[in-house]
Amino acid sequence: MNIGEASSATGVSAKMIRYYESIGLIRAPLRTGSNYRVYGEDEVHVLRFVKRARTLGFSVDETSTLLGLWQDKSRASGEVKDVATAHIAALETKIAELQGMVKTLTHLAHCCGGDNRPDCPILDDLAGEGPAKQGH
Amino acid sequence: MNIGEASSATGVSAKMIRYYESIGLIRAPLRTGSNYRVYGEDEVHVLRFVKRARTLGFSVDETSTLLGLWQDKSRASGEVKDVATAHIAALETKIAELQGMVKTLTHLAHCCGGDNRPDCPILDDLAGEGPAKQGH
DNA sequence: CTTGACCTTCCCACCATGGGAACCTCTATA
DNA sequence: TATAGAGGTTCCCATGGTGGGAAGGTCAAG
Repeated sequence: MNIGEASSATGVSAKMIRYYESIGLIRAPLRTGSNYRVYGEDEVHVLRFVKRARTLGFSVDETSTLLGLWQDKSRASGEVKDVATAHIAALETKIAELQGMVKTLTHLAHCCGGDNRPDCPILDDLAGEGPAKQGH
Repeated sequence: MNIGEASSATGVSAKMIRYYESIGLIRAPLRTGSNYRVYGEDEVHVLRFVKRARTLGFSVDETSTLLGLWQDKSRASGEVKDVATAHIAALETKIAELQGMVKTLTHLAHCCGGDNRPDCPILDDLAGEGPAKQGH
């Protein structure tokens, strides 16, 4: 299987497959006589694992850890749960942060007429002149 | 006012102030005879505006737009509201995405014993072997 | 045999930020 | 007044993932 075929079989671009190989996330595959990378089912399986982990927001580093645990038959599932739990916490922190932004902006947009008058509470707030309380 | 004083007056690092100048987000200030940047109240005001916009998650590009609108006395507040509204929508999309990840991971972590047995539904799911439905 | 699709490596760009080197300038103190 | 140290200047490099593209080799179909 070519890198292009492996790419469409996994949804990981050829560019990224080479990149993952270059940083050591995945192992270098065999090559044909003409230096083409050759992938088999195992490699595709690994790539799908990586794809899924990345889609779930794990960093490449975390993905690497998970991949190691996946391939370690003797791993304790507690280790995996720890990685997942830490990741959930990080996601929730990020979500709370974004929600705070949305809250502030929604409040401001609500106060902003949005018409053609030049008075704008959003800009006033950004400029630190407005009476709007941000509370954080 | 030195760049360092401007930095502590606004919370924008000296490094970033120079960067914002280099990309044209803010204007180049006057210099002393010894080539030090000199900032006044106006510049500090602009930097605070930028800081606040960045804190609210606006990209530098969006910040630039808002800054232009702020400095344009004849702008319509509707334009500002549009930028803010689009930004809120983008934030909410991002939030929904992250919440989807949390949901999936929470479900998996809940199913994962987290003990010392090697069976792990999280890894099974990442590998695409598990019965867990992701539904997105 | 040519054409076009695909592979290879290598470099560059993004966005926003930080680190650090090498060098210059100001201020306070011995 | 000499010197130390704090802070300014420019310039380059790194991050994390990803894409774009050039230059050149390879394969398959017409």
